[in-house]
Amino acid sequence: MTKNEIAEILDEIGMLLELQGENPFKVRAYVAGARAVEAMEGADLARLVEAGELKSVKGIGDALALKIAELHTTGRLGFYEKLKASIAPGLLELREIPGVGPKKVRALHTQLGVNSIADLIAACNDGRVAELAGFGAKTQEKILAGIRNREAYGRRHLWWDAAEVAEPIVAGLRALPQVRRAEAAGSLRRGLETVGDLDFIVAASDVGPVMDWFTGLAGVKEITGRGETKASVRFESGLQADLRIVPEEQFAFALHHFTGSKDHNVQMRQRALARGLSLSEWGLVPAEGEGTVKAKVEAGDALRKKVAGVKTEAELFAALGLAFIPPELREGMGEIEAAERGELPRLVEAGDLRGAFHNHTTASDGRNTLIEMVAAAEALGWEYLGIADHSKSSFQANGLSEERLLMQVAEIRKLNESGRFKAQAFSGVECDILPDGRLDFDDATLAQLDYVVASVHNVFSQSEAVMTARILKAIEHPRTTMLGHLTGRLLLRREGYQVDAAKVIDAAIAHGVVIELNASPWRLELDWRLWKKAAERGLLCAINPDAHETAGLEHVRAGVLAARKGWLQREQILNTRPRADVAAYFAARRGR
DNA sequence: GCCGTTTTCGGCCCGACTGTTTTCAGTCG
Repeated sequence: MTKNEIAEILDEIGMLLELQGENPFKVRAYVAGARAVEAMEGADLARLVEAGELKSVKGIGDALALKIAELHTTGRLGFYEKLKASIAPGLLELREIPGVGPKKVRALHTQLGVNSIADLIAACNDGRVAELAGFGAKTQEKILAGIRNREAYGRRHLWWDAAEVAEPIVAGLRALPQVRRAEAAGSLRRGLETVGDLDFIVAASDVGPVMDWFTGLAGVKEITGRGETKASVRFESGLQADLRIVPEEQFAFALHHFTGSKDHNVQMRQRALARGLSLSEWGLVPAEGEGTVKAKVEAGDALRKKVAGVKTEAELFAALGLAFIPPELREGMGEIEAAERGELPRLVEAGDLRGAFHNHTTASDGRNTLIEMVAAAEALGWEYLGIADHSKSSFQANGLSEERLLMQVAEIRKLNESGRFKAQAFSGVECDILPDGRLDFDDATLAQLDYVVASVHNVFSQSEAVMTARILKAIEHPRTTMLGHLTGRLLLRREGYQVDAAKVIDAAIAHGVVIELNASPWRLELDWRLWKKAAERGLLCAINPDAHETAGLEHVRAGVLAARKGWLQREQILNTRPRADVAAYFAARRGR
């Protein structure tokens, strides 16, 4: 059984135990164990199981080590099967209803015999739910509304779409006279590929007018909450947004708190506690004695001086002995340890890019001409733009025949020689990897090009073994310069095809093939979670917008964020190199 | 269930908001 399958089962055990009313710390131990397993390399997991050393991993103790080993070697776990059989399968999905947690599920199940969403709807309609202790008419109504809207409300949103909503809101907040500082936080600020909801953190002198402005935003369908420091709204699109207003002294703490992933924040608080400090969105204070952080901060005693000294996130990290951790790294995946050792990477920035290689024109399925695309690249300050239109087998995308491709090569050469643009165009192709792993053009044709992006565009249904072999064959082809979108996934719309990413990465490193980080907001793969280790082992990245129109070039912004989440530095990305170096790189590849 | 240069037992991150209450439990992030 693979590590991700094992992690999923541990997560599910956590949920099932929670529904049983188990000790919440035991529940957390299973969930933490799932994260620990996910963080391993598949090969490491096998080695640790074999050597009986699973316990050496933080978060895995005697009980989990036994269970993980059983899952890994037999693919089954008696404990899990018994647990699962003891709980009605419909109960887990009740947890998806907003406002319904494990305790409410338990009450509904034991007192009303609710075993499914259908049962729950019936119980609400009868008014039985409102009569339960701890429930009421409003709760019953909210449950029904939550069930009705669960699809729209539960949906995540592409980072790109969320950013388009969030950016004008941040600008609007900053323009208010009461507002001193305003930032978007949450998964948006961390650059996660999809975003569940928006978080805005504001330092303001007066709360009321800011909340009024926020809840009165165009497109707000519903105000779902409004307290002293927080307001929540839901937009027509289903996207929810939270606004939190704090005194300016607490802004850095609130921004950090609402930016970090849960894991990052837990680790930061544990680190604070180990130093006798208590950290929250309100501040950083000595942990001893009575009272909450908030109370201590408000008491304004000597402790407050410590808080007052922290005005920025950088100072907050410094107070805990850490270098500044960029938001994109705050996932609880080793960034705190690296910051402690002073080993955080200097992450790539959008300004480091000097061009990109995977772009389309009207010659295939793009919406702008070669000249328009190159002009747009130059306007971005780029030195070069690689043109990689589709190959003939992608007839759905108006793929180029040999003849049309060679015409384009001539056209590009002529454009470069004309001196019309300072930016230079490179001749490439996005060449289909055929179902048997051959490329869509013969060697003589491919030899006319500066470079080749090889991608899979059809027969997605192949088994993992067949698909992996297909892609490996393309990587081994001497004309292949880089591999396009690895799994063909479309975020929130379509799973990628099955492929053994580890084998593909190994082969790409061995053959000196670049793997692209496709920056299209719908793709964003090779996934950032795989980049850190792959790049450490020598895999070279290209951040490619896969632009089908001039505006699509801007998508590299999303690609840079994903690269930063993958700990990538400038040196690990081909399109940060100057034009002459890239030309030399292509020439060397062609000369193999 | 995990973990320990204060601990092998007794802790385990912290606070806002809602709806139910009359001081708080549950949920969420």
